[in-house]
Formats: sequence, C-alpha cells, structure tokens
Amino acid sequence: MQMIADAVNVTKAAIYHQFRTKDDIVVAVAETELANLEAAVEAAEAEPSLERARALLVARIVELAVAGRRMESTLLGDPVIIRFFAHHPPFRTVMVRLYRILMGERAGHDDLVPAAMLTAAIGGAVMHPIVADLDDETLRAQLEHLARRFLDMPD
Amino acid sequence: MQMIADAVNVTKAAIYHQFRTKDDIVVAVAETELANLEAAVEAAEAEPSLERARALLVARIVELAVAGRRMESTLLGDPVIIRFFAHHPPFRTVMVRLYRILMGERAGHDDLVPAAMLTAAIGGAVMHPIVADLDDETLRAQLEHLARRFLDMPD
Amino acid sequence: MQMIADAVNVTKAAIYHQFRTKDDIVVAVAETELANLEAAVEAAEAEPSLERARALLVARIVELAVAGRRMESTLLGDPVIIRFFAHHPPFRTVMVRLYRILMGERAGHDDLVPAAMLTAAIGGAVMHPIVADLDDETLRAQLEHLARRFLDMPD
Amino acid sequence: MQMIADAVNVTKAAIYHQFRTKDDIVVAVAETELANLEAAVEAAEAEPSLERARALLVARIVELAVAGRRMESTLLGDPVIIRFFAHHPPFRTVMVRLYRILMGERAGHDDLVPAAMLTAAIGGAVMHPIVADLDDETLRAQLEHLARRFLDMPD
DNA sequence: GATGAATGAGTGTTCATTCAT
DNA sequence: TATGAATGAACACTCATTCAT
Repeated sequence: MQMIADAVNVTKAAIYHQFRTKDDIVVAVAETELANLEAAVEAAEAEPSLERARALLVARIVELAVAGRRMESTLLGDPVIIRFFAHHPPFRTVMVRLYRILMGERAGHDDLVPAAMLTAAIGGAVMHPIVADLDDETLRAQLEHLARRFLDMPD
Repeated sequence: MQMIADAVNVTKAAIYHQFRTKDDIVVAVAETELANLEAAVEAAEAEPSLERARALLVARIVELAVAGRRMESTLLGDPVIIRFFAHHPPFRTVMVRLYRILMGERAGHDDLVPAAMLTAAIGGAVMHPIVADLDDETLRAQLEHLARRFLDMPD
Repeated sequence: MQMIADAVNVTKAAIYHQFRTKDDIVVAVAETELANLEAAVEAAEAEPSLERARALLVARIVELAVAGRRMESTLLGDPVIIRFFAHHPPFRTVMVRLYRILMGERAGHDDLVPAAMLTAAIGGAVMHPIVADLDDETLRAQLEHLARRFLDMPD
Repeated sequence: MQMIADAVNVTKAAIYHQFRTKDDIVVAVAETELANLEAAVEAAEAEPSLERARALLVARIVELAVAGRRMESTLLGDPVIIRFFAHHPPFRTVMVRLYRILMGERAGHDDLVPAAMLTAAIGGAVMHPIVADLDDETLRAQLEHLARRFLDMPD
C-alpha cells in the first residue's frame, strides 16, 4: 500500500478513502483486464468464419498480454489474484467461451484445462524477466507462434 | 521462516546456523533443481541421434516440472528466485546447452529467448491452480503436447 | 464520527461544521443529561419535607439512570467524559447540592466523595452487561434498593 | 501495545513473542485477578459461621478492589474485558459461589444480578477519578460501608 | 549445534480532523 | 450549509534476522 500510495503521490489513507481493501484495488484492476478479454471474445464470436475467429482471438489475447505485460507480471505474480480469478464465476464464464472458440469443434463441454494452460503459459512467458528486454513486436511474434503451435494453427 | 522451522522441527535460530539468509535456502533448493536440469541436458548431449536427443530432453524437462510441481509453484511464485536465476551464470549456461539441443541446427548462438519462453510457459502452466486437480499423467501429456507443438516435433 | 454521521444522514464534514471536536459532541450530549440532573435537584430543593425531598431525589436519579441506560453506558464508558465531568464546575456545583439533600444534616461542607461514589456505583451497575437483559422496572427497583441502603433510608 | 512495550522497556515485537494477541495479555492479567477472587471465596467457604464468612468475604473483595484500583480502572474501563468476563465460565462459577455466601439463606439458585450489581458498583466507584485522591484506608472504609449497607450487614 | 528472547522495519487498516469547492 | 477528497498519527500485528547463552 505504501508503494502504491507513493506511486500515486498521495497518502495511504487517501487510497483507503477510495478502496475499502487492498484486495479491492487488485480486483478493480483485474476486472478491467477481464473486460478487455471479454471484448476480445465477443469480437471473435461475432465472426462467422471459425478459422478467422480463432486467428482474431489468438491475436487479441497476445496483444493484451503484451500491452499489459508490466501489469500482468505484477498481477499474475500475486498468488492472491491467481486464486481469486480461479474461483471468480465471471472469469470462468469468459474462459469457457474463449476456449470454445479456440478449440473449435474438438471442444469438450466445460473442460477448461487446455485453455487455462495456454493462458497460464502465455502469462508465464510474459512474466519472465528474460523477456523484459524484448521489444513489443518481437515478444508478440514469439507469443503468437507459441499459441498457434499449441492450437495447431498455421503461422 | 517459522513455517520452515516448524516443518523441520527445529527453531528458526537453528536454521540460521546453517543458512545465512532465507534467500540462501531458496537458492539451495533451486540449485538441486538446476542439477536435475543439467543431468537431463547431459543425457541428451550423450545421445548421438539429434531427433532422439530432443525427444529425450523434452520428456525429461516435462517430467521434472510435473514431479516438482508443488515446489515449482512455490519457487516460481517467488520473484526472488526468478530474478536470481535470470542472472545466475550457471543457469544461463545450462539453458544455452538445453536450447541448442531443442532447436537443433536452427539454433542461433546465444539467443535464449525461445527456450526461456518455453520453460516459462511450462512453469506458468504448472503453477496454475486449475492444474492442481490434474493427475500427474494427464498433466505430463498436456505439457509434452505443448512443448512438442512449440518445437515443431511430432507427438 | 462516521457512525454518528451515518446515523444523522449527513457527512462527517457537515458535523464538523457544527461541532469543533468529537469531544464537543460528547460534552453537548452530557450537558443535557446534567440539565436533567439539575432539574431533579431543583425539584427536591423545592420540597419542604427533608424526608420527602430525599425520597424524591433518589427516585429521580435512579429513573434518569434507567431511562438513559443505553446512553449512560456509552457515555460513562468513555474516559473523556468521566474526566470532563470530574473537573466541570457546573457539574460539581450540582453534585454538591445533590449531596446536601441526600445526606441531610449530616452533610459536610464540600465533601463530594460519598455522593460521587453512589452515582459512580449506580453508573457501574447500569453499565454492566449482565443488567442489559433486565427490564426497566426490575433494574429500577434494584438500583433504588442499592441507593436507599447506602443512604440508610427505609425501602 | 506501544505504551505497554514502553512501560516494560522492550519493543512491541518482544511482547508478541510472549503473547499471541493483545487480548491475551488482558486475559492473563485478568485471570490472576480472578484467582485472587477465587481464593477469597474459598477462604469464606471454609469459615463455619455464615456471619463471619460474609464479613470476611466483603472485606476481602473490598481489599482486592482497593489494592488493584489502578489496574481495575484500566481493566474495567475496557469494554473488551467486561464482555469477556461476562461470558467467561470460570468467572461466572466463582461469582455464583461468591453470591451464595453474600446472600446467605435468601439466595436464589443462579440469580447473578444483585452480586453483579454490587461488584459493578464497587468497580464504578473505584474507577471514578474523584476517588483517585483518596488514600487507601478511606476508600476501603467507604466501599465497605457501601457493600455492607447493600447487603444489610451491620457496619 | 541449538535455543529463547529480542529487534527494526515493515504490513494493512482506522480515525479524528482539515480543506478546497 | 454541505461535500468529497485528503491527511498524520495511530493501531494491532508480522517477519527476517540477531544475539547471549
């Protein structure tokens, strides 16, 4: 909290005027990320061609990961939020929809594991300090390669 | 430290008699993991057929990740160790050798990025709470699939 | 302050427009209680028969304590007000008059101790959580018994 | 905690090495007081003559209140401990025994109210700042007078 | 080789109060 | 007359580490 307060240049108490709890802050940040994810899923769902829907979704997911890489590494490094999301119904719902599109007709019903693994893998890769030096474009290309290979899509 | 001390059934002070710092403990644990990784790399290097060397290495890496999943999620969740390894020369050396094998003749000289991303991805996937319920065999299969796809190897 | 503000349905800042300090609020509330006490003393002083004056005063004091029991326990649990009253000249004046009546001709000049002890004792009894379940009438009877015994008056 | 730590001339953390919680400290202190009370009750129960048992018990209770007056006002001023004791089985048990002796044959079975009121009254009187100036002997005499009157005992 | 007691610097959180509007 | 945002000082509590024995 002290670090957050310093970064925003106010006192801790001022932050507590706006958020009841430290977790509330984390959740608030995370929820705008979730909204971005949901928007990506919705855009993909609106796409009639399955092939193009998948390509679009992969591209958007990777973009989000790259754009938010600094924040992601903070957020995803925090076990609290990882656990929070794992049991957050809206997040699970979005993940199911995301998974349906990515897996295409091969999709099981509510088997979240491969999608969770893919996003976790992207998260892990983004968080690694070795990629901190990479420029956005290179990182994006590498991540997209990772995702497309995993999903058996052409590059 | 208190939890570690309780688990070992000694006092905190007794632990400080053996390790100068908490980080030293983490590093010590991590270094035995590194030794395992090195052994895997050495075994692969001893293999004359490149194809079999890669297959063997992937299998061993995944095995290590699965076997140490509980510890990995603790270790890799700790920014201290992540940063430690990123700048630990022996680790970088092992990673270069590992990468050379995985990438085959396409390997650049000291470009660690893809290998780092793959291992980070495996780490991210292993840490995700959603895989906590998976049995070892299923997890192993999924991770190996992820790695092989990424490396353009047949399943 | 937040609870007070919520109860009155305004903001804290609005309250600070009316009272300089939280203690000022406490004092304001306490002073209306003091006014009640003063009225009781005045009524007793107007009574020509000493015996009836004492009986009336005891009854009124106990009534006030019972009627305000919820508030008293809040007020008397607050060291601020206890100390405030102990050094508040108007309060001491009222207590002297009260004491004169209760003690009858045996009264010393400005020896407040027994009266203070009696009222403190009533306050202590009223505050005790064990009396929270008692109905007003039972509590009144018990307190009046306590006071009358202490003052050597017939029940 | 800071005040306690300063008074004992150690750091807060040192205190937390000995007590898990601030409440634990309060309880520990209170429990030695309870032990004193219990000893008084036991001594009274050992006395064959009821009359002398009551006199002895009243004297001991008042002595304890006077001896611990500084601490009592701290302890009894804290709503936490008041509530703690009100629901503390050992305390209730001691109070029942205490009450049995004080009330003699008129005693109801488990009606704690008058005893609670008497002790609360003593507590209230002891806590009042106006008695802070009184010497121990005068205070003792006044409290004993209060108790004896309430219990209909000769002075 | 091990212990119990202690410490300094930190944690998240609360609260009476102030201030610009 | 009232507000929302901010503040400083406090709160109970934790944690990696040290030290005398």
